[in-house]
Amino acid sequence: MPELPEVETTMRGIEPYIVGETVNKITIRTDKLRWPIPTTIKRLLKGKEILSVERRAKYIFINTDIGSLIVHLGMTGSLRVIEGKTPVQKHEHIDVLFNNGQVMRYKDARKFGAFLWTKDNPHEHDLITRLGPEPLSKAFNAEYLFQTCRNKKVAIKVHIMNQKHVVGIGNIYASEALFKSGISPTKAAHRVSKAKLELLVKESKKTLKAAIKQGGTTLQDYINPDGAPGYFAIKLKVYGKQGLPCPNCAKPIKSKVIGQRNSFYCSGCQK
DNA sequence: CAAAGGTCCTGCTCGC
DNA sequence: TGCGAGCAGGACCTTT
Repeated sequence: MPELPEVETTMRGIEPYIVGETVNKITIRTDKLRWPIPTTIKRLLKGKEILSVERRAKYIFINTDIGSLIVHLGMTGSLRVIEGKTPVQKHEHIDVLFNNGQVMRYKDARKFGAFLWTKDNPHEHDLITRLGPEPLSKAFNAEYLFQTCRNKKVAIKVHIMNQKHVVGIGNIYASEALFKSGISPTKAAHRVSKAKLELLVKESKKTLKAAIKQGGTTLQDYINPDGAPGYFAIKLKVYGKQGLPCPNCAKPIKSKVIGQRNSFYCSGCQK
């Protein structure tokens, strides 16, 4: 479900409620998400204080002085802080109860997410070390992207969704950023000009930033049972708009499966 | 029945 | 032929 802006908002949403709090009890109601949930955290984390919260790609790190929880929301996950007595609903798999009576609750219908533990620096975890640069960092720039595209025949959309090259650009924002840059999603990565890649970098950052900014507005409701951020009401130009007129040229928006993901584009504006 | 916003893993193909 | 890299497809799971 969530793309990077939703993960960033989730991180910012839970941070003020859990940093400085002490874990009272952890309840786990399912064996596994993408991977088994380590039951050792029940014992390890009891009485431990949350020191900080970080985001890397779409992973959230919840740090203590003995290690870190590594949380991924998959496609349908959410993480929110609510009153500990709030009744548990379907698909709410994990509760981290704090001494102040509030609980951080993890929900994930499709169980594509992850809830892991590492006693080491989470940035050095196997899942993390191979990730490409953050899309909003300076490391993600035209020159860098151009280098990663060299000799790559895969579709540019598949390329930018590959976390090895850059993290956090999901299916929706990939379609949107390519539209705004005038690049056909099916074009082979090595055939996209450097100038176009520069535009793509710029538009990707712009789109993500705008979404994060919007996400901030949901924070005030965060502690409410229904306050978990859903998919932001960003004005999408092409995603999910097949058949509707292109906002630029009025030609109907097309949809096509590229790399097993549905993709949306305008054949008039994107070359 | 297909598809849904993610991403790891397996196994194939290609080029050296 | 053997090997690694790169890539496509399958897999995970539930809801609509």
